Amino acid sequence: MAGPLFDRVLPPEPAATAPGTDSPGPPRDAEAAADPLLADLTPAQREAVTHLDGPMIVVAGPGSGKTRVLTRRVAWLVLRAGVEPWRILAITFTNKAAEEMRARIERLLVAEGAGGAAEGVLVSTFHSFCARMLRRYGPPGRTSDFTIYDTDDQKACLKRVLAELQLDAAQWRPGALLARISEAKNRLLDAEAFAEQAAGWRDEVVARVYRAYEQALAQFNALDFDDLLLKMLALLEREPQVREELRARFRHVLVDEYQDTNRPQYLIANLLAGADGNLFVVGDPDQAIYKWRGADLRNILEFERDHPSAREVRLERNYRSTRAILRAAEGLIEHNRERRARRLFTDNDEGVPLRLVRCLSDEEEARLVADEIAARLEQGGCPARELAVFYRANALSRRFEEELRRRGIPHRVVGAVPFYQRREVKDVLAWLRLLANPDDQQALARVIGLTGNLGAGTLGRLAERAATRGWSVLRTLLEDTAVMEQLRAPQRRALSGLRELLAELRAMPPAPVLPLLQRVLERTGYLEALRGADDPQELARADNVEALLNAAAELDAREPAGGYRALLDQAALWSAVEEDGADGEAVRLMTLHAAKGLEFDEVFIVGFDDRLLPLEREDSACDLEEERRLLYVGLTRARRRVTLTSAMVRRTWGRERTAQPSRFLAELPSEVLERTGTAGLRLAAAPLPQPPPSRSAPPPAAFAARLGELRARAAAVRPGGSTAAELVAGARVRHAVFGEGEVLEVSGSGVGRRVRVRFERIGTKTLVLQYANLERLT
DNA sequence: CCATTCGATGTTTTT
DNA sequence: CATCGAATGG
Repeated sequence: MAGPLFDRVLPPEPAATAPGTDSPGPPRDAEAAADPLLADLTPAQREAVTHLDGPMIVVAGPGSGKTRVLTRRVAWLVLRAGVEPWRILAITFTNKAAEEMRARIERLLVAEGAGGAAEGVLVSTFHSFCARMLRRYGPPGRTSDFTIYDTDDQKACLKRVLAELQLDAAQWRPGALLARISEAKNRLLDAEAFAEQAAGWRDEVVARVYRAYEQALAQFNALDFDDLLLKMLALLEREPQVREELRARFRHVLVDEYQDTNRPQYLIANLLAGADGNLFVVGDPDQAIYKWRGADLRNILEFERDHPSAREVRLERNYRSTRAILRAAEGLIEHNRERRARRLFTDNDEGVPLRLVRCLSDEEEARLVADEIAARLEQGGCPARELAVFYRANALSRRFEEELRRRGIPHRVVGAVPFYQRREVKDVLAWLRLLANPDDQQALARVIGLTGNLGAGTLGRLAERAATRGWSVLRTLLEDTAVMEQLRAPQRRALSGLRELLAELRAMPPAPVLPLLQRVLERTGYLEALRGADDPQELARADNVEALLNAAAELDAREPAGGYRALLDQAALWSAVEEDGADGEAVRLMTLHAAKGLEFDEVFIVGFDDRLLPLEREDSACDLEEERRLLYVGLTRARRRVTLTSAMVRRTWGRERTAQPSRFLAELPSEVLERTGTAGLRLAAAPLPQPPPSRSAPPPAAFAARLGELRARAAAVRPGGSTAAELVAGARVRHAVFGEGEVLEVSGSGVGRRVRVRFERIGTKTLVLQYANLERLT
C-alpha cells in the first residue's frame, strides 16, 4: 500500500554527480544509513546536517527539505556531535517559523530521550534575539527597561515630533518619513550621517525630523525595530567583552532565510560567529522578496567571498510539487537576470496543468474560487487547511472572505491585523508599559486617553511638568502636586483614581503577569464596557482581551519569572499570532509574502492582473524581478494544483478599472498551462492529481499516519462548513438567519448530528448540523 | 472634556 | 469604500 509512495522517498538512482549537490544516490556509508537522524536524507542533505567546523551555505530550492535539514542539524549537533544545546543559536525570519522549528527540534530530541535539551537551544528571530541580549546587557544610550516601539508607536511618536517642529503632517506624511528613516537605518546611517549626505531641500527636512525622532526615542527610553538591530550591532562592536562572551557561548549560529537578511542582520550574524566560526546559513536567492525592506541579496550571493573557507551545499531536488508546477515556476524564474543558474528536479508525477481563469469581474472571481473550494471540500480527499488563496495585497482578501463565509466554509485570514497591534490589546497593555518604562510617554498618552475625564489637556500639563522638573512622566503623574492644583475637580478625581491604580500595580510583584492584567481590567471596567456593548465589533474586541488574558496565563506557565516585561516583549515583537493548532481546520487566505515557507495541496493565486501582480505604483518604479520572485514563491507553495485567476474588470476603491492578465503569464511555459474562460472552472473536469506526490518525504510511519489523518479530516468537513469536531457546548456561533448564539449541546453523529443553540434574538433552537451553516465565532 | 459628524485621504509587502 | 482624522457642538 505504502510501497509506491515510499519508493519515491529513496529512489534507487545512480549517483554519478558531484558532491555538494543533492542528486539522489546511495548512502555514503552504512553507519549513516543506520542513524535515524540521517537515514532518510540525500547525500547533500546529510552533508549539510553533519557539517562540523567552519562556515557553510546551503542554497535550498523550494520544497527541497530545508527546514528538515536545519532541524536535523540541530538535533545532530546535540545528540551526535556532543554540542551543548545552549551553544546553539538558530535564527528564523518570523516568530511563527521559530516556534515551528523549536517544536520540530524538540520532537527529534524527545525521540531519543533528550527532550530536556530542547529547552537549551535558542531559536529566535533576529529581533527577539537582539531584544533579549539588549535587556541583558543594556543598549547603548538606553536603560534595560527600554520599550520596543511598533509601527503604531513610531507613527504616534513621529506625529508629536512633527508638531514640535511645526511641520504639517499632511504634507510630511509620517508613514513616508518613517520609511525614509528606516531605510537610512538599514544603511547604517545615523541622523548625523544622513544629514551629511542629504541632497536637496526635502532631504534636509527629513534629516531634521530624523534627528528629532531619535531624540524623542531616547527621551522615552524607547527603541524601534530597526534600533534593536543597530543597538545590538553597536554593542558587539563597541564592547569587546560582550562580543567575546557571546561568541564563546554561541558556537553554532544557524540562519534561515538568509536571502532576506539586511545589512545589520548580516553584520550581527557575522560578528557573532567570527570570521571562520560556525556560521551556517540557509537560503534561496530566487525567493528573496524583502528587498523593499532593506534585504540585501549580496549577503547570500557573496557568502563565499566573505567566507573563503566556506563550504557550499545545494539542495535542488524538490519533494513537494508536481512536475507541471515545477516547470511553470522554473520557466518563470528563468526570466530573472540577477540570478545564479539552477535547475530543480523531482521524481514526482507530472500532475495536471496550471489553470488560468479569466473572470469577468472581481466579484465573479471570488465567487468562482469559493465555489471551487466548496466543491473540493465536498469531494473529499483534501482537507480545508490544505487549500490556500494568495493575493498580492491585503486589500484583496475581503471579497474572498465574504464568499467563503456565505458558504459556511471555515477560513482564516493569516496575519491581517496582528493580534498584539489591535487597539484593545494595546490599550490594556499600556498600563503595564507605563510600569515597565516610566518614561514612555506614548503609554501615558494611551492611559490618559482611556481614563474618563482626562484627555489632551491633562496630558500636556503632565508632560510639561515632567520636562521642567526632569522627572519621568510616571513619577510626575504619581507625585507631582503642582499639576493637581492646576486641575478642576472632575479631572482631579480622575487623576487620583489613576494614581491609585498605578500605585497598586507597582506594589504587586512583576510576575506572574495575569493578576496585574486582571487588576487593570477590574479597576478600569474596560472589559465590562466592551462586553456590555451591542456592537458585534466591540464584542469581538472583548474576546481579544480575553485572548490576551489567555496569552498571559500561558506565558506565566511557560516562563514563571518573565512577568509583565516578558509579555510586553512578546507583544511588541510577535505581530502574527498564528496558532496553527487544533482549530486550524480552515482554508488559509494570505498575501504572497505571508506564504513564504508554507505548503499546500492546492493554491489559488488571485488578482493575477497586470497592474496588480507586478504591482504598479504611481511614484516608484516597481522591481520586476522581485515581483517575479514573489510569484515564484507563490507557485512553489503548491503540491498538487495551482489556479491563477484574473479579472477583466476590477473594482478597486470605489472605481472600476479594466485589467489585463499579468504579463508573467507569457513567461509560464504554455504546455503546463490551461487557459479557460469562466465557464471552464469546473471541478468535475479538474480533479486533483491522484495519487498525491509525497509530502517532503516523511518517514514511512509518519507518512501513513499523515494520510490517515488527512482522510479523517476530509471526512469531518461537511458541505455546510463547520467541522464537527469544532463545535462544543459553550461555543459561540452565527447563523445566517437566526443571528448569534451559544451552543448548549451537541448530540447524535454523522448526518444526524444535531446542535442545540440559544440565539440571542430568537431563543433556543435545535438544528441539524449538516444543514445549519453555522459559523463559529472566536 | 467628550461624542458625533463630516470631510478628506489613501492601499504593498513586515520584524 | 472605509478608515482615519479634524472640526464642531454638547
